[in-house]
Amino acid sequence: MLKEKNGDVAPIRAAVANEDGIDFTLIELFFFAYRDFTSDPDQMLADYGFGRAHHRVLHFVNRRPGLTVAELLDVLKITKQSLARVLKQLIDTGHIVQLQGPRDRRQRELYPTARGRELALALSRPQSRRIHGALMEMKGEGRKAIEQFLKAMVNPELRVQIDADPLHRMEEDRE
Amino acid sequence: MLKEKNGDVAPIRAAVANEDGIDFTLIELFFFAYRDFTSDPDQMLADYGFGRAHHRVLHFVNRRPGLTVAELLDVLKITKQSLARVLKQLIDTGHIVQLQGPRDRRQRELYPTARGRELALALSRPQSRRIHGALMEMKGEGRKAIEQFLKAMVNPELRVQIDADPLHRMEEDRE
DNA sequence: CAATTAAGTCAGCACTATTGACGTATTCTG
DNA sequence: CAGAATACGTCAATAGTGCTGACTTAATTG
Repeated sequence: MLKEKNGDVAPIRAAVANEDGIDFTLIELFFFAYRDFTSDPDQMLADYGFGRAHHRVLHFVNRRPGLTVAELLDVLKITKQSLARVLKQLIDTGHIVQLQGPRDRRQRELYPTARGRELALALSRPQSRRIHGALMEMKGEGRKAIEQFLKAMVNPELRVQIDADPLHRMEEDRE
Repeated sequence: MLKEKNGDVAPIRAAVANEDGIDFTLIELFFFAYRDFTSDPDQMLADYGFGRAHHRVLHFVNRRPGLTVAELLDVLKITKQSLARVLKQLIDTGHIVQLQGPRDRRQRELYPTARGRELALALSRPQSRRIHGALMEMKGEGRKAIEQFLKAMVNPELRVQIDADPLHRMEEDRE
């Protein structure tokens, strides 16, 4: 037995093939694609002293104005403390405003201001351009296929959040 | 003029439509898809005290055994210091070994051990299963379209890294 | 031999995220 | 109506990942 106590540290010189039928190619592409997809807004955000978290908050508040804090936490899947700082900064800089909930006054409904709307659009513009360009490089009816694929990548129990068209979403989707 | 010094903080109550032709639907889906795509390995990694960065290093060392540190930095687009901590942990735990470069002895070629190979496979298994499941939900020849799309999402100047099939990549792709 | 390069390391910092605890206002329930 | 539950905000402490800049060692290159 030539094994060390910490296990066999002999180098494996062969690259992973598609062992066990694992699709390393698409896994890797998904990583690269997302890395570059987020790089454009990340650069802009740096000018504001913001990070990626600010973008996400801004995005969903623009997508679903009137969101409550609890709903936002649910969509982002982060904790209250993680959101707190980011949200406070966006409010302090006049990108988002809070209104007391009309039915339940404990709630704070979140709305973008004109400035917040503009920033959200500016951040999304290069991302949309990148997506549009990628679709152009494909043949014909690509967009539908991509939408289907991405939606199918999301955990089934979370697909209610997806809300491809917010205008068609009813209140009952949430609980 | 009713504007405050910090700008107009009037709430915008309308959800963003596809203003300026921005495809918010796909932007949002890409976010959700990637979030869930990384959630499975993230949970496993927690058992080892590792994070997502460890996974990425492990992935590329398994994909291209013999990578040097400099090449790895170039692929990951992070700094030496960011890599240092993560790489050291993977070496200390016997997942990766370093061999002195045969031509240039300053270089350290990185190889997975059996343990490192196993962990890389284990981490990628749920991701590949998710991708495979998503492709199944689409019609017929979806995989090719998805590969095309994801590749097109990557910055053109970085596509040389992509290396869809490492066995076909020649040394000249790097500099 | 001098300059450059590959790698490792140190110190300090920023951002995002975590858990747990606690306070306050409001609403719901028995 | 009193007490429980809820929505939100905040505090303290911690972790993981990333950054910049500076420095050392060893090896290669000119």
